[in-house]
Amino acid sequence: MSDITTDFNDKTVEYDQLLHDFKSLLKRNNLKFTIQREVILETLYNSDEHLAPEALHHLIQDKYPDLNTGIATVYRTLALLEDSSMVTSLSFGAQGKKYELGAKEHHDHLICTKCGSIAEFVDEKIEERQHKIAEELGFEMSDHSMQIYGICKDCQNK
Amino acid sequence: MSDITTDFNDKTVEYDQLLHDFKSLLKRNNLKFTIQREVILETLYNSDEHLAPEALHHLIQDKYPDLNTGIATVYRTLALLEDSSMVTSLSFGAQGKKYELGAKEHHDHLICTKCGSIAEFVDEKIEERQHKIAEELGFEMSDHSMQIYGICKDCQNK
DNA sequence: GTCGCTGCAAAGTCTTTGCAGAGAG
DNA sequence: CTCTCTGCAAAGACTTTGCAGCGAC
Repeated sequence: MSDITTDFNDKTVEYDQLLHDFKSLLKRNNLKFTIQREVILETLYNSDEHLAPEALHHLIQDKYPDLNTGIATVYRTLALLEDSSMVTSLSFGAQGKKYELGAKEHHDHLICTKCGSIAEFVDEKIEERQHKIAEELGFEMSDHSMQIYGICKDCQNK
Repeated sequence: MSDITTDFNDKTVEYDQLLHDFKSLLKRNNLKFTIQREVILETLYNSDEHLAPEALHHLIQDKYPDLNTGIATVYRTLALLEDSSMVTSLSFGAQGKKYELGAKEHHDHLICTKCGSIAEFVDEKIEERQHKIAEELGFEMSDHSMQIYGICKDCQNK
């Protein structure tokens, strides 16, 4: 058996907890809790994909057409969430970034260069090693990310 | 002593070799060898930095003002070089990508979130592990990249 | 009520593309 | 000579910003 653990779509934090954290964050910074902000958080939570701002906006428009949420608000909220480390962004190949909730367990990425899909994995040995490297080089590490590029199983079979 | 090897500014390929490879590449694809393309390759080779297209363009304008190289040509040549895997690009945080010659020895990156500087390192254990992970998950790996984000030594001392 | 938030549209970045003349092979 | 390249400027893609009215607290 492999010691590589995969955590596809693992939800390690309950939504209520997440929402509570978000509200605290807002309160601490004298910001207001709005329905748009909640919907953005919820949509990120319910998505198992890494979302581009535009894709996130579309999901929200589809589900809550009456809110008529503007793309600018999506960008503004993502920036807010990223600044507060509640979401992390991934940018590669194409233009733009994709976002995911940081509350899910940390993981690295396998990116298919053919279909653009992103799978996730965790490897403890690599995690340990990264910390050791930063330490030895006198670098104060705050975060890290790793991507493996290639062709995913599905695309290999096509 | 640490087994982590750093390879700052290591040039593992001579320029003549690189130029030769570039010419072959062009010939194979019925493309033409132009002074602009040479200057772009040379400037990338002589730079120890990861260059954004605009920065590369400025370097070229400064060194060869008479060529009046257009930014569009820089973008076109970088795309060509990246497609042929002669350069790799790195995109993170801010907008845009930074490029470096792929001919240098493979390495991963330590990115300072304060000053934007990029340092490099190689760790064999991580390299091995990456191959193993891709293999076990049925992923046909073509490339990978790893970034550690944090505050570099210089910025810590400020 | 106050002050931050929102949608809209306009403005900014960064990158790509169309075109006519220049230049490599 | 032919066919690709190039610089320019215009167009595109993505993101940010200014503003006037709206809404959370």
